[in-house]
Amino acid sequence: MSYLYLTDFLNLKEISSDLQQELQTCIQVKEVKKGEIIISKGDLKHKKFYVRNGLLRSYIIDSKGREHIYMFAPEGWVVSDLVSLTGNQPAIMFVDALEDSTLEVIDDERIWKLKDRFPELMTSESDRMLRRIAVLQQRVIMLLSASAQERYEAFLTKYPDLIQRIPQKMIASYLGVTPEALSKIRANMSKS
Amino acid sequence: MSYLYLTDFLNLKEISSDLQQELQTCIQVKEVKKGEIIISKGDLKHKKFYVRNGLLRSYIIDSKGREHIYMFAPEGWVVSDLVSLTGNQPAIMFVDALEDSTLEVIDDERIWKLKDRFPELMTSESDRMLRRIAVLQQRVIMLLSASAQERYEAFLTKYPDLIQRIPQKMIASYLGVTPEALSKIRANMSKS
DNA sequence: CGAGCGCTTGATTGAGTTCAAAAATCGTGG
DNA sequence: CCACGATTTTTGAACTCAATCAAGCGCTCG
Repeated sequence: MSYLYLTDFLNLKEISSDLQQELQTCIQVKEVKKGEIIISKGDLKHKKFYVRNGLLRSYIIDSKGREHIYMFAPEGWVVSDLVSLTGNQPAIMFVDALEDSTLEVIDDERIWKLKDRFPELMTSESDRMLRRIAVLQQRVIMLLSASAQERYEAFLTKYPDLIQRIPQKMIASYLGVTPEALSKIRANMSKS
Repeated sequence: MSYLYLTDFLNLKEISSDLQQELQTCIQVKEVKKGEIIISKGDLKHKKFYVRNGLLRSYIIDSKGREHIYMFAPEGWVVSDLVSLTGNQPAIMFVDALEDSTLEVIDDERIWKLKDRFPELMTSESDRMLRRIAVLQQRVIMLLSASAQERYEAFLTKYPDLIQRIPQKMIASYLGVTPEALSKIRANMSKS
């Protein structure tokens, strides 16, 4: 089958058949059911996942036992506990499926070894990191400067396609407010 | 003079004299006074700065005219409006000096051209991006899950050397609270 | 069909903001 | 080196946004 997925993941226009061959040995397709946990806090040799289709989320559980969603990952996105992973640390986050999903499990160590022969892999990695930084930067700025309603409006604008797929209480969690607060904000918004 | 600074910036153990020669053409030393603005919102061809010594900060001004500090950059750190810069967009942030500082202005385009000949530059870039992601991730988690006091305590632990160098109102701004709130938190903490 | 989950609505509480003013600290010029 | 003005920090009172607590409604999926 075609590895259009992978090419997309790597953000490469062209992909040599040589590289493609190699990459296939680094990828393993995995089907997960809604609700399935893919990475748990404390996991040691956790992986990166490319979402071929479906929807994942990563979240932390704080000291008071409350859940906070760090990011959503719909098709085309990559999820992992990147920081823990590259630091060879146990995961601090959970990742689970909000929908039945098809994933590509990425063997990062193996890809790492290909980087000498295929320098374009480095560029692709840098691109993805930069996009992550852009998202996180925007998130920090929002959390610092915007009210709950403004954050919700920004979310609607940025991810209009996700709102129907994600339960409201999870959007609330992503925005850093309680489900009740978000419900009231919505009620208030539809009035005017 | 020695370019130990640069080596540090690039996070490279060894640096070939060949590479060092090339890099010197990408670097320009700049002295700035406390209070001096180095990047303004809207700037088009803004730069990256390595802080040789001193202290910088980057911040945004929101729609209500309020200042929010995005990061501090003491010696050894690199500051820029990375996202705008790599996207060839006008800066959305300001950067200014909290102390008289010595900077190395980095000509990123020129360094970019060296990447083919010196692949270690890519690795170094990736490392720095990953560290930035780690900081931002921690920041998002803190803003989502921790009270003002908890955020302040975490700041004290993480940057104990910075607290004497940064006015409290700016620490407050970084933490996402008002100066008054931080002052009360401190008063409260010293009681117990 | 019913039990549980998600969303809503309302009442109460509380963390942090806003406004104001006094106290402490800093920087600068004489 | 001191003195004065400006900025920063503190303190207090009133207020506000969002959290918490609680109860009721509507689905869905088992």
